[in-house]
Amino acid sequence: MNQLKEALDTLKETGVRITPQRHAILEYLINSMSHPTADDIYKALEGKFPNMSVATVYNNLRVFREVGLVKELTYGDASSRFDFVTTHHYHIICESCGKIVDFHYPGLDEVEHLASHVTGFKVANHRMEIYGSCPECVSKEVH
Amino acid sequence: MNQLKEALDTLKETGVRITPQRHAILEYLINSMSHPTADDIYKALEGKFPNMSVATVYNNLRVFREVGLVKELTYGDASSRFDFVTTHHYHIICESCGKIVDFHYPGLDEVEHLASHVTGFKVANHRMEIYGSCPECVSKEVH
DNA sequence: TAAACTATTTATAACAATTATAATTTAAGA
DNA sequence: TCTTAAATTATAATTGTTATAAATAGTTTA
Repeated sequence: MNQLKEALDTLKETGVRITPQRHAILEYLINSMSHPTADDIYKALEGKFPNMSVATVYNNLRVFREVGLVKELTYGDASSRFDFVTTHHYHIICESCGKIVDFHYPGLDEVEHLASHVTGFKVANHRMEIYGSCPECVSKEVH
Repeated sequence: MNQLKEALDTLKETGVRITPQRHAILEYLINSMSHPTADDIYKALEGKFPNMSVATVYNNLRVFREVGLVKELTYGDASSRFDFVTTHHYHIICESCGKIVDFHYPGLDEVEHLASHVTGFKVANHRMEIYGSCPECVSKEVH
């Protein structure tokens, strides 16, 4: 139910200390419906933690990732974005404005199987994203 | 037939000058069956072009990408890798040693359609990769 | 062919995201 | 409360990539 509480329990179970900074970062990740960068988080929490270091944000995002609470989305040029893991979903990304929208799709098991069969790899997971233009940017293009 | 020749023709058609450096970078990309980083290319051509600049490699990879000859593969931490575009294919990546292997799969049109329908985006393209362990690394794990 | 123009390369500096380091502080169990 | 390992901070370093300006090399025009 309460995502934050569950997340904190996960941390406890894995023996990760719950510091105020970690609490705040998790809270921000859960509440922000966007997919913030490390810097977004840093800036957002500047008010509450005036002397928090950027390194803390990065360190803790790594911790959360290792524990499985957070997923790191890496796109070429720009900086990584971080996504609180709830249910399995994919992303569609607007190439004009950068907006990221979630969408659900049954996992691509078939592709994984074929790839495994053809290459002999032991498959762990996959990533997929779709690129295009969001409705707002499409309508802007047309004028 | 001859990929290099075709690529050079493409450059000619689009009015991109064919310099010795560009020729060499293309040749290297086509012949190397791996997916080299900009630095790999830079190092590989050091012998032939002792005072070529890294910027030249980056510049020309960008040119090739814009013309559609080359695809840039971006993964989080590490540096971009570059792939000479031949037929449409996907990649499976070994998480232990970083090896990248190509595999073919009919495009994921269905996913694109669903995503477009659900989100209202105009879809342009997608990316997908599979992660796992290559046969060599799997056998190493077992001992 | 020579002059003029433009694209390309080079060398270098700048930049931005991220990580490493070392000193200081703090959470959580005894 | 004390202790200790873990976390935070401040800062510096690193790394991949891009920007800049000067030098060079192709092209086009006269």
